[in-house]
Amino acid sequence: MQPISSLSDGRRRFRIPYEAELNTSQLEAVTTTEGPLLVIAGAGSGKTRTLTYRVARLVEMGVSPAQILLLTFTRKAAQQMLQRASSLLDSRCEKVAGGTFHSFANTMLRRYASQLELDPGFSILDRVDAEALINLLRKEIAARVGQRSFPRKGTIAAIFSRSINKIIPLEDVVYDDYPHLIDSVEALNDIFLAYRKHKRQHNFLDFDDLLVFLRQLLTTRPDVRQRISSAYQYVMVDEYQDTNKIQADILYRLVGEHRNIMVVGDDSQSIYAFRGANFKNIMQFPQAFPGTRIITLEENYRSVQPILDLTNVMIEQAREKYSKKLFTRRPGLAKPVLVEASDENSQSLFVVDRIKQLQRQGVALDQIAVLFRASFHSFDLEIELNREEIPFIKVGGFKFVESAHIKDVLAHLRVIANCEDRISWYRILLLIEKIGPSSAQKIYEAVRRQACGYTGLLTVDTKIVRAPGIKRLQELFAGIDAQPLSLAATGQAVVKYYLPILKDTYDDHPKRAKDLEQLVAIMERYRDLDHFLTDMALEPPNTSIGDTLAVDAAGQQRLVLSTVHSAKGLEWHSVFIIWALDGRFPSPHALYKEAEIEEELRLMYVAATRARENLTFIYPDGVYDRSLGVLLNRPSRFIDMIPESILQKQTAGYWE
DNA sequence: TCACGGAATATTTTT
DNA sequence: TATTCCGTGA
Repeated sequence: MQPISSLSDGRRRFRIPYEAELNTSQLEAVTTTEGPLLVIAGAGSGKTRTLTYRVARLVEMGVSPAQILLLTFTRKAAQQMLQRASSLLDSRCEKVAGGTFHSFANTMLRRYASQLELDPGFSILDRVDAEALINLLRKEIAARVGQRSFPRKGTIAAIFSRSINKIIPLEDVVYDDYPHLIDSVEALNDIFLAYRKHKRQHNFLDFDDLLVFLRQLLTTRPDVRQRISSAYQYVMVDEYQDTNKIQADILYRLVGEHRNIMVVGDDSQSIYAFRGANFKNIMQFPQAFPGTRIITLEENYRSVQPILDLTNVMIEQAREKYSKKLFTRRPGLAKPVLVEASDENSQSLFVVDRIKQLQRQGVALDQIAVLFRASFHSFDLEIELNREEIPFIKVGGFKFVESAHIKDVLAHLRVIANCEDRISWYRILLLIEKIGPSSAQKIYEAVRRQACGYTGLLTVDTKIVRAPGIKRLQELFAGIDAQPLSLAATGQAVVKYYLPILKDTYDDHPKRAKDLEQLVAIMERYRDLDHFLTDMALEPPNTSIGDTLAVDAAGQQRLVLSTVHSAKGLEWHSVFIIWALDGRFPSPHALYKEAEIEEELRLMYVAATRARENLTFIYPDGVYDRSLGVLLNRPSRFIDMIPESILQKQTAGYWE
């Protein structure tokens, strides 16, 4: 490559003063641009900074931005890094290819679809869609096999996904993780085959397929692989500890031509094993790429010493990890605190009270976060925050695009985009009175026979079923077909059609109607339908304000409530970790499996390392867990035995 | 064939 | 505590 010669010229001048703005290790990572590079980056050690500067450095060296690929965990993370790189250097950095593995796969597959005999107009199935399809096939096959009881659709989908992502046979997944379903292995295999076939026939790809097909493309088509590989001369991967085996495979093939690959991660922060991620990827990287240079970032710039003292002790409990010891030069006064509350509500009141106190001390509301293991853990707190009129935004957990009313509207748009989308046809037809599964099937088949896209519905003889309601749907489609509408106008038309159904179906329809307005607002930003639908599947909005979809978090300063998973990579001045109760965090599901307990520990570690100045754990004492049949009354085992010299204990009371 | 109501059941985290 | 499943009656 041409840049190499200019790089070896030590006198080359750069606009950005890298030496002054980065520490030794960071600088080494930024300036090592050729060959395989593994960066083990402890929490708060400037991982994002390093990646950002490295992008700028490559661009400054004269590498074309389009030849740089930055794979991150969310698209937002990629965008932010590229924006920062742009403000360091110039707008060229915005042209760097960035996104998630899934979005990258989506782009490549649409471009090279023909090589895999795939229709480039494929629809992406999200989890709900995939489960709906599995349910359809489940019923057919369960009837044939004649089994009485059968796992639920969600369980089946989870088994399939696990088998794919970990690249292990389906029966092994059942033996290891679902031993009570051993009798159903054969039927599950049948459903799996039927599922795969159906996806093929109807132009569906689920999340896992995106990765699987991309790997297949790179494996079976050496010419394509070479083209893609040479198109992206420099590849960087963030959060490498949370990639799975397929992703590692993809990467291996992707950079085969030049081996200019940098991965960044922290094995101690691997928290996506449930999704097939394997933190061993990061351990095995040097074997996959002989000659790998390894750089460790150990200086923490985020947290004050007392917080680091705690998190270092905490992660000591992990059995398997790269050894590293984080240090900081930021002294601090306040020790992290563990608070015992008498019950859930007193936990909420304590947190609210403390937040008001912090505000009085001048801490901005958006510099405070409340973190929790599971989304529902914050319900009671949300009520109290509303009562006190403290504005907050909630991140993670409940997903709007998976809620029924949003799904309903999207389904109408999806049949317009891909008329083979049987799942969406069924969904919209079943909304109409007097139409059940069998009528839906008849209509769907009739539409398909017309072979003219969604407008096939207009010419179908709807007398095949007795359902007058179908006429309204025909009118809707006729109207959309008649004139070229903007995407948002199309969405508006669908919403107008759907509102009466919404009112009949849900008591809380006003709130849901607001969500639909927000959905239309999102559509305004898009020009084409396919692009919009793809984004809704791959990067659905996951923030909410007061139970409704929040499009722009801009404006008012807000407290952040977040699941720990969604807090990855972020930081705040003050952090509260609620429900730090043994049996809630770690989650009750993880209690009997050592590997899962380890993951819960890492999750707690991720949560605690988000804090810059203040860290507070709080738990309600004496909560009865029905499924376990025990009274939960100990703090999380991950912090229970930490001495008072590191973690200060106190009890919550109104007088606080 | 559809709609509805009572019973069973699994229950987190997300691309 | 929802959600999903399944049987019954129209």
